[in-house]
Amino acid sequence: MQKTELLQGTLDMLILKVLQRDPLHGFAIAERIQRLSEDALKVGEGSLYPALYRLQDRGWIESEWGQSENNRRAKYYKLTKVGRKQLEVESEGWDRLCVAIRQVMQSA
Amino acid sequence: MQKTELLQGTLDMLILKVLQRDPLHGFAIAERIQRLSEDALKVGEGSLYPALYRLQDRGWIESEWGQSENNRRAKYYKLTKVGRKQLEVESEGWDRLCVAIRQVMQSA
DNA sequence: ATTTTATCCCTCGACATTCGAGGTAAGGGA
DNA sequence: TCCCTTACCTCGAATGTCGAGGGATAAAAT
Repeated sequence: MQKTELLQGTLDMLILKVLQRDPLHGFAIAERIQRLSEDALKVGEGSLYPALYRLQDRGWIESEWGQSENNRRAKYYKLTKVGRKQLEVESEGWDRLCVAIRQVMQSA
Repeated sequence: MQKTELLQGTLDMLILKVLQRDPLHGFAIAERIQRLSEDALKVGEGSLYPALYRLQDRGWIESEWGQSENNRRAKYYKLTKVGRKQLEVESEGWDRLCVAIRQVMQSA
């Protein structure tokens, strides 16, 4: 019995979104999603890192080793040009899905 | 390479919803979801039937054999009392998730 | 000086769910 | 008779999430 916090598929979109402004390292990505959602969304590391590799494999993000604010080694991710495009695609897909589900859920 | 039409987890909620008014047989459930969403959501039979068993196992729906409008044998499903409660739970969960995701996606 | 805590990375196996492709059966029309 | 449609069901592959692990190092506490 396992409750899925995140709906499958939305994590990729969320990651792309929080990278839209500046590059972030993995840990910070999870923190930011959690903070922006006011703790409604918690991204476990077991979901996060696989997702980051997935996105990188697909060419939507790039990574580079650097130094974190706390002086630790950290891998910084940033959106690629294709990634920006993909963010739009996913965002629109999400909107369409929400509309579709609302149509069903609000059918009298 | 497989595009997930439905987000994982939403199918249960949608099924419960379309059963809210009247009992329906499986085939009709899929049709109604598709129609209400204006073809945005397509429920394949490979997703539908496992979901129906799942919901029945959890005590959210009950089934009974009957006769379809087209004079064929069909299994009619209807919501249980617990199922009605569950529909509320899932509906609220979905709303909360939408809010949370919107907070992230609309962060400037 | 040593221990603890916090940050940051990663991997693994278990699990749930979706999906496409298959298979069965029976009604109704050509 | 043959085929189309309706309606049921099952299977294996693929995907993604999760919790529980493990490792390394910086900073803080003891």
